Amino acid sequence: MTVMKDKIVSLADKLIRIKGFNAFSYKDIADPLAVKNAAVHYHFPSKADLGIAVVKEEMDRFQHNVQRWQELPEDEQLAHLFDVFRRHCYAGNVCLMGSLAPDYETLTPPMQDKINDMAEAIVEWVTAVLENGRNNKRFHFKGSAGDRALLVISNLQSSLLLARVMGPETFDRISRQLLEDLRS
Amino acid sequence: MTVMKDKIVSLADKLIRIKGFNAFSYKDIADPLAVKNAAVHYHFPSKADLGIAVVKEEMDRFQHNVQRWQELPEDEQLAHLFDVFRRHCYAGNVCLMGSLAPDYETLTPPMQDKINDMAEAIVEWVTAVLENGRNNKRFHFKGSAGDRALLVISNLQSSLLLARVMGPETFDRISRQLLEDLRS
DNA sequence: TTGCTTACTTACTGGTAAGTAAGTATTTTG
DNA sequence: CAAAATACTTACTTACCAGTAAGTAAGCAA
Repeated sequence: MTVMKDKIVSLADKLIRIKGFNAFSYKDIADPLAVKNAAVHYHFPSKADLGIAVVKEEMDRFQHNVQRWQELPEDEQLAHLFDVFRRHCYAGNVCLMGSLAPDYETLTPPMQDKINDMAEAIVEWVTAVLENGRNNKRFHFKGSAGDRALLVISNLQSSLLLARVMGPETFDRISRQLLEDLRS
Repeated sequence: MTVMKDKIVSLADKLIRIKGFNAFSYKDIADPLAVKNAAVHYHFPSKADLGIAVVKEEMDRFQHNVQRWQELPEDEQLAHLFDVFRRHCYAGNVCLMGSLAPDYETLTPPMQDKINDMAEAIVEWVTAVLENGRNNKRFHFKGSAGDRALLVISNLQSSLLLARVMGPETFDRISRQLLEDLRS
């Protein structure tokens, strides 16, 4: 990825999180980077191409983090994930999934597929962490690890949404409770 | 509210839940109702006016439901709320808050205020139900009722979002777990 | 040095968005 | 029955959007 291409994807990521996919335009990207909208189209012919690149970058970041954390105890791994979301919260961002899911029906099938992949990857990882953590007695919960993982992800996601409306402390109140539930 | 006005609000509600606020247009409303876009502007001069009316109608519906349920035991009251969301889920809708929160920064201040009011009303009601339910031994949970209410709402909200991406059974898996956690 | 590629710009298109001004038919009211 | 309000339509504006065609400057490659 060239420098410009990377700048475009980063800015698009930010715009999706702040305004939503359908609410930002190529101009919103071109102007701050001091290029013309055609330059953005040169790198990403359609808006869907750009959207897919943003999701791909997010997945790469996630995979990279997961790898860095893999030697840690499961509760710390999960805490790191919470921290990623926490930082987004205090930066005024919502998570990619939280922003793209409401617009899901307006997106092209390739982009929908990419979002599915991302959801699957996160669910898979959280499920494994919870499962292993329960085996190691670091987590305690009823039901299947998969169901519990959905609950955790669901909370991370929408606590960012609620935080936007009700203030960032909302995120802390929800996530504190969620982690405590898993400990006892 | 006249018949046409009501039809417009209902359709706008549906469009917000399916496509998002920034992705639907006055044409999307005018065409199915067989009127011109100017007719929609006659009833709701700006899109923000329409958005506010949609939120207001949702709040009225909520207040009406709450009143109908008020004599029921707290666990049944909560179950009814879950059922409202469940029906939305299987209709392919996300909840209003879940759809509007990602777009929050692009909305006019009066609309943001209205969304705040809605969030507050729901949190207040769920908090009271959980608090009373715990006193009546119908619910068992640690921490404050307010924090637990945020957790419940957060889950209802984003399980609808996740369900859109991962299928409607996702909603059932999350909500079943959430209700079981409150019972024991 | 000629030719090809990269990374753009310039200038435009067709389409759609929200919103408005002026007119009209129908109903309501004094 | 006349005036006024209601509920629109017609016809339009301004603005912006995603996307494209054609051109260009700079670098590298044979």
